[in-house]
Amino acid sequence: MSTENRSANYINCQNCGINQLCLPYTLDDSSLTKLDSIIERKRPYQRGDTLFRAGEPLTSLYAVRSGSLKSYILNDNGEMQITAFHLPGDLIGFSSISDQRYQGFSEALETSMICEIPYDNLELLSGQVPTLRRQIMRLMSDEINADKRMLGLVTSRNAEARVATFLLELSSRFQKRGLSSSEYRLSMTRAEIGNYLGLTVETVSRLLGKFQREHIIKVSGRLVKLCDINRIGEIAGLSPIPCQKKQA
Amino acid sequence: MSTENRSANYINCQNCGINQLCLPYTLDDSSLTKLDSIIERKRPYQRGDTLFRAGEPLTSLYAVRSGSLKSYILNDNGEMQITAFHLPGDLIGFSSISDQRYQGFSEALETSMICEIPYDNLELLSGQVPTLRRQIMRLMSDEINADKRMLGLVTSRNAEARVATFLLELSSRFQKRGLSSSEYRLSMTRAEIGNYLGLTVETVSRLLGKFQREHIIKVSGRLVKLCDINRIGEIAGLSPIPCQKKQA
DNA sequence: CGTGCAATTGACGTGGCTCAAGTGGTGTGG
DNA sequence: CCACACCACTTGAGCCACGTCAATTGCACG
Repeated sequence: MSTENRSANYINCQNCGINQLCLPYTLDDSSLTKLDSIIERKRPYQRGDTLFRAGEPLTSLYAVRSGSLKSYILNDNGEMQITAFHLPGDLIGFSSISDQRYQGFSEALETSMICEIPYDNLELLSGQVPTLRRQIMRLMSDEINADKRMLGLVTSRNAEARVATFLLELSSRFQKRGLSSSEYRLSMTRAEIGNYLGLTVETVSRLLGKFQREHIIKVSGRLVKLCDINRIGEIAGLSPIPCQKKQA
Repeated sequence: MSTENRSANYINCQNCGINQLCLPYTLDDSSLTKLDSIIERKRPYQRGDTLFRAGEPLTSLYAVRSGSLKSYILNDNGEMQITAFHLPGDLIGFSSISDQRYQGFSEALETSMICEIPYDNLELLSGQVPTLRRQIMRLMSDEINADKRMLGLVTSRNAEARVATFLLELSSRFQKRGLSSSEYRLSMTRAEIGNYLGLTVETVSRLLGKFQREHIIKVSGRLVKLCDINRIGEIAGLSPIPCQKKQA
């Protein structure tokens, strides 16, 4: 079978719709072929399937091709703390590079296609391909940034602002992936949203209800429609309740 | 002047007491010399001096040689959100690699010696020295981890647990640097601790007072002595108030 | 010795958690 | 096709940890 056929019929990086959000970004053809050759793709993960569990030796990083996942850690009390929701193009596992063991868990929220990137091979290849090395650093840097922003959100904004920010962030992430930024389906439960934002299910539910009553959004189960994005931005930004003023 | 004299009389990586916490870790002599040669060391930074400000183009990463700093971002309301306190050996600036601009501010909390590592040179060198590249990735991975743990702390633990965890974390970081883990000086104000932990000054002050009244610690201004580390661990871990039970 | 910021302490208010009851939607087995 | 079980989600009532506001003390520096 010719390579043309391969790229037409098989799942690979070359024909992946979100490759510019992922590792392949900035890679030339020959480097991309090399990267693609080390990536393994297995059958889809189903809701509840885990990519890895805390403590297991780091074998691979994972890239989301389709679907969505949550990553979480367990604290000393054994409670789950969700640290991220992953969408197509996201890379998973950077936090485990340091001590070569997975630091937490990663679990599919729905049926998902996952690209598995054996870490040793990636590490080797990144020594040969500077653009790949730089892209890995960029993605790690992005994750650090996202975590810091998240930290700012939960330490200094009230519940309304957190939920509004969450809706906006999903909106912008869907937009980057060529999907609607004003109407989307949540693959996570209210409880998972609350856990992620440091709120209870009840609070999340009440606020979505409130936003709906104020005609800012429309919710129907897992489906969300953002009707007044500007208003959501205001709520996310300048919190309406004079907001705890930490020093300027 | 011989190289022996150089290493005896000048500040460099070879004679740096905390080089195994920093970039040099695992580097052989010749690589270490190369790294050292690109590093610039200027006069000490004084309390309040900033290494960089948000928006400026990324020129260097910074390593703390002595002293301490805070990094912070400003949210949409212009409020400061402290994202990290830095001690000797820490590297600063990873979050800025992604878009080649500093994402926040970094400011000395006291007189501090800082090693400046021009980013372009570091990037080049990391292409030639695999051990350096791997150490950079390890340090970035560590930072991601620290941020996730911090996220777990502020989203799901009460004020007591946060302050206790903060005291313990400082303790372990001082220990790694060969300093006392049971008695140390805070270089940050109560307000800065509160900002970092998502609490008000008053709450931090009250809890330090409470811990002291319970003979768990002894505070005298910026000086802290941990008297009952086990107890602090209990408070940091299993929170005494049944603690918001997110799902297990 | 005065100026100014850091820290403490008290009184009070409230946002969001807890507990509890009810609704809705979905899959399974009879 | 219905009955039932099981979740996810919603909604209400009450309470408390922590934020807000305000006054005071302590300490460093010129």
